Amino acid sequence: MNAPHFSTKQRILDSAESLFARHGFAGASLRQVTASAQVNLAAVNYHFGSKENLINEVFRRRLDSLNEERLAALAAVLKRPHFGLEDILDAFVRPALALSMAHDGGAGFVRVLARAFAEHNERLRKFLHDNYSHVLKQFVAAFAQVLPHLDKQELYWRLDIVSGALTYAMADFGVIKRRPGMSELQHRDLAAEHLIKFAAAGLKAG
Amino acid sequence: MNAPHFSTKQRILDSAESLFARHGFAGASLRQVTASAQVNLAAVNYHFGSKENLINEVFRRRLDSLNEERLAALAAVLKRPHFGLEDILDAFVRPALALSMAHDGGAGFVRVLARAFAEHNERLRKFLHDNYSHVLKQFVAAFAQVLPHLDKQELYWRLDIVSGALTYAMADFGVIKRRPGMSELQHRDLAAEHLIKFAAAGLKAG
DNA sequence: CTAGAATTCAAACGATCGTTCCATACAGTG
DNA sequence: CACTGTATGGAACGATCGTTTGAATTCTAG
Repeated sequence: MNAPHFSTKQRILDSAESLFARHGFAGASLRQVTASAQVNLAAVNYHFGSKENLINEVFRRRLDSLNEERLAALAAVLKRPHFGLEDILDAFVRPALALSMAHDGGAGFVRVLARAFAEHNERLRKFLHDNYSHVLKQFVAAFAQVLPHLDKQELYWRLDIVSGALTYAMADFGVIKRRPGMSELQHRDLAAEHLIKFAAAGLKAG
Repeated sequence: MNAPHFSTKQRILDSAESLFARHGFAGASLRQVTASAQVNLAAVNYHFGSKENLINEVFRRRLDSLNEERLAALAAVLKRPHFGLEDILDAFVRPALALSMAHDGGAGFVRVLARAFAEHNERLRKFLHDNYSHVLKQFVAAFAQVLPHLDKQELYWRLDIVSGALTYAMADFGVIKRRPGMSELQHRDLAAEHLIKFAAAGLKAG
């Protein structure tokens, strides 16, 4: 399934990501992963030490760049003389949706990410917290800047709902299918547009 | 863990629901379930036939009444001379949040429900579609009634986001913790209030 | 070319999985 | 009392799980 001219590590990560997205972390076995990656079963424990660590590395590979892109987009917004709620939401939403439509297989990762939210695995949550918390904190500060009428508790409530809606939309949970004449890129752009408009209205609501 | 004065079937369902919520469908074994329920391992296959069917029955027990409550609430709203978007949203949201704070262990079920959305298991999706589609259809018709300016495609987009946010909020994915002086009931009521206000604003947005 | 490190390989480990089998216990019925 | 159907019990089935081992192979530096 995967071209053999990539390294063993990469092929394992690609196959693991895809299979975790489809069958979950417990549901996808290392034998399925290594068979899909066309590598030996023992290669996982050789290169990653354990299945648990393989899961972490699947996240790290994508989250590092996603975090960078989000923070870069946010920094660009904050540098403008004038910016609004929609701009901050865009900085948060668009990199994630861009990842979900990446041509390198990143589409599967967003479903892995959605599973991570559903899983209440402590070690996984700690790992995600270590990678995400500083990003979230910066966005909360930015949102507070353009929503001064919301007290902090209220803002956290609403941002929580936004995050949920975003995760849901990213993972393409719903029944909405791409319309025949529309490219994947247009489809995702439309999704971002709807999501931002929706979330902005919800956040601004009196 | 479970009182022995309930039937074997009920104790299995209770334990399965709780363990599926914590560890997922693949992650919770029948040995864990039967140990927690204090019944023999073979009892699952005797009463339910298979693990897959046990999963279905865990859903059926809760979804049947949830669907009834939602449709009843919607019917009550539609009978009024005047009703708005928030009333329909309330009919959709409140029964689900009420389930999530039920004293009979229904709190765990909403997390099971959230997992079902994350799982792309075909048989499970078919089962949920069979139980849910007629409810969703009625709500879509009601929403279209108070949102005549939205074409059908746009409405489906937004309702999809609402469902995602609701599922997310119900499963208590987020970091928001109940404030010390607040009862569980007040906490959920506040959640419903925020969610409805948020969703209504997003749905009404131009 | 060769020594040594790095990687891949087939095979097996013990543990656990869902499921099945059959004996047993206990009702209600004749 | 014996008979019948329902329910529960312990034990084992074959399959699959994550992991480990040690030899074979490939790569790399001197």
